[in-house]
Amino acid sequence: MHWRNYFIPTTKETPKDATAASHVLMLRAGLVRQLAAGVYTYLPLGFRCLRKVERIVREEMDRAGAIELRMPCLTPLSLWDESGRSRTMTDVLLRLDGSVWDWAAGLVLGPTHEEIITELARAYLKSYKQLPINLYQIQLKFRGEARPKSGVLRTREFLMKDAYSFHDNKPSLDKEYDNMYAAYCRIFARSGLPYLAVEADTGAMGGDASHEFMVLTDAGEDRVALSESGDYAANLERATTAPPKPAPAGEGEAPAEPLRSPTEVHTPNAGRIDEVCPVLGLPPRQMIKTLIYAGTAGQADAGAKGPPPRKLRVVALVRGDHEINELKLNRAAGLTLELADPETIEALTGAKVGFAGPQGLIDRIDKLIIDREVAVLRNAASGANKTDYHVTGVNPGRDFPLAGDKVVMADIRTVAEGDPSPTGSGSPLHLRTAIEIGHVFKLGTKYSTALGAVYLDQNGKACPLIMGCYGIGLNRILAAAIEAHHDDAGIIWPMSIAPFEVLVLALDPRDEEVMRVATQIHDELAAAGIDVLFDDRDERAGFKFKDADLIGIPLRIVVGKKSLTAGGVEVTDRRTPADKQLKPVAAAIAHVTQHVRAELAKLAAAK
RNA sequence: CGGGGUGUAGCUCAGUCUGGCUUAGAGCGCUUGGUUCGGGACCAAGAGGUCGCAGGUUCGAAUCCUGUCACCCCGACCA
Repeated sequence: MHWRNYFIPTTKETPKDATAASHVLMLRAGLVRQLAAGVYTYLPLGFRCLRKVERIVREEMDRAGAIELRMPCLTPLSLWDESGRSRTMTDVLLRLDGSVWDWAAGLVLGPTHEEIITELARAYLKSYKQLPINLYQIQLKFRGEARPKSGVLRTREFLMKDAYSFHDNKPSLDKEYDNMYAAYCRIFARSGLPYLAVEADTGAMGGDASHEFMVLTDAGEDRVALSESGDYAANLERATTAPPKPAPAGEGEAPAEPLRSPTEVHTPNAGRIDEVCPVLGLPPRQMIKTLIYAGTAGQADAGAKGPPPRKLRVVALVRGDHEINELKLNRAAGLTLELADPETIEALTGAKVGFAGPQGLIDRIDKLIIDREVAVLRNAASGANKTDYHVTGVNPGRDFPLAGDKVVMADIRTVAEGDPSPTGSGSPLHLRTAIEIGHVFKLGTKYSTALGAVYLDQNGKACPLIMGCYGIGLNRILAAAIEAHHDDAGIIWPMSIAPFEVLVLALDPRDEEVMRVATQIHDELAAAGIDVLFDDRDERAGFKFKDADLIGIPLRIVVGKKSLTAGGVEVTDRRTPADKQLKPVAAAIAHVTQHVRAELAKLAAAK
């Protein structure tokens, strides 16, 4: 490809709207152009990268035995009604409003395709003999993102590979899950990403295992907890820590502090932990944070028609130095909870917000959910259920129940930096920011049940299909690769997803000999199947070098009068710009050809 | 959806507070000619803007007022 005839609109200036490194570089290198919030054109260079990623994904999915198909972007709203997600995903579903054509009101742009594939399965997958099967597509998705950000990392329109597997038994799903997990490792390794698989939350759909594939970068929007020894990695939404040691009961090494009696302390206007601790002279870890939640009974997704909803009051307890994790709380409660409003709290506790405590509440609430680290506290402090008063000498089990119908003991807090790994190693956890690039998920029968997708087993019995789903964000692979591989001058592409593998740079394009040699190198490399870009523009050297660094093509061959006089051409690796190797033309061609193939093979062999 | 911010040339921005010295500017980029030519050159001459949009105030509005739209950042949200 001759640059002169190509289209690479690079810029020297940094666009003001871009903050993430990948965003800045994608704009500057002429990979993408923003058309609207969260909507991007992929310019030729960016499109080439995207196609390379797409090819890797397709090859590895095919190799893993998945079968490609293509579902529509326009999907009937009725299917989302069937699954119940037209109600639960209202913010995400882009609905056509039907103001021009009434039929359009019945359509939504697909944000994901569980419903669509399940409809397909319902129609065709009738027998256990057809199972298992894994169907996938690479297709545009549309989501009503409230706030697109960080360039291509979070958009309203994006390219996704989504695969769905169908099974007639759990072990079969487990096997395919592992198969997909391995395929994802190959895909990300081949793409040159420093990825990480972490345990993920299974969300509102419950279900079994789920892993997310992450790339660590401050531009990401997920938090992950990683143990120092590497034996544990989980999304912060789900991460847990080693359980607390049981309360010292007087035996053992340190004699237990004697249990004190509850004592009210006047703590005017000190409703927050950081306000009340100095007054009580206690550290936050001796405090019990009492949070009042409201939930609705009988609610369920998937359009279940349960008994009429009833408001439930749920009290959650965590230690004063801990943050509650509402996902964990919801799971422990078996409900979707929301923090109660001040009126509800005051009515329940008889005190203003900030002075709630667990004592004496059990008969007036529907559920008490106690973090396991609260249960082992001794002589703790909490609100007194009396405005401007706290209580010290609060003891779990004595002053509020640790067991009973309404009591749930669970891990409901967010892990913190330095907490011990739950694996037993005790290795400290570190919290990091990351971007999610892939997700594998055991769905179970949620959608097959909701949509009535059943097969007949060997006994002729109708059973819901057991499903798994597996997604990869292709645009995010590009952005994550740039986040992981760049320097001050520009992008440093991994060979496998670089728009071109080799850049031939003719420094004196008006010199016949330079052009003859450079053209020859370009042509021979192209003939050898190398993706080669030839910078034949009549520009000054510095200008072209800056562009070359910016667009980040891994290998560069510089042809100039100077190099020819010195006996050849210069070969450099984008990663090590200082290391220039002067080689005769034929040797340079052989060298980069071999280097490209070796690099691709290395990436393909990585895990 | 809450809070904050920004809309002036393809890009980065000045001018807005204090309305009139601007016939709307600068740098980058673009066009033409010339000089340069191994790390984003220089000289000269050009092209390019209904100052986001709609009302209003005023003799006069990029500038003041009202409304509206778009975009960005923080938060909420994100199976």
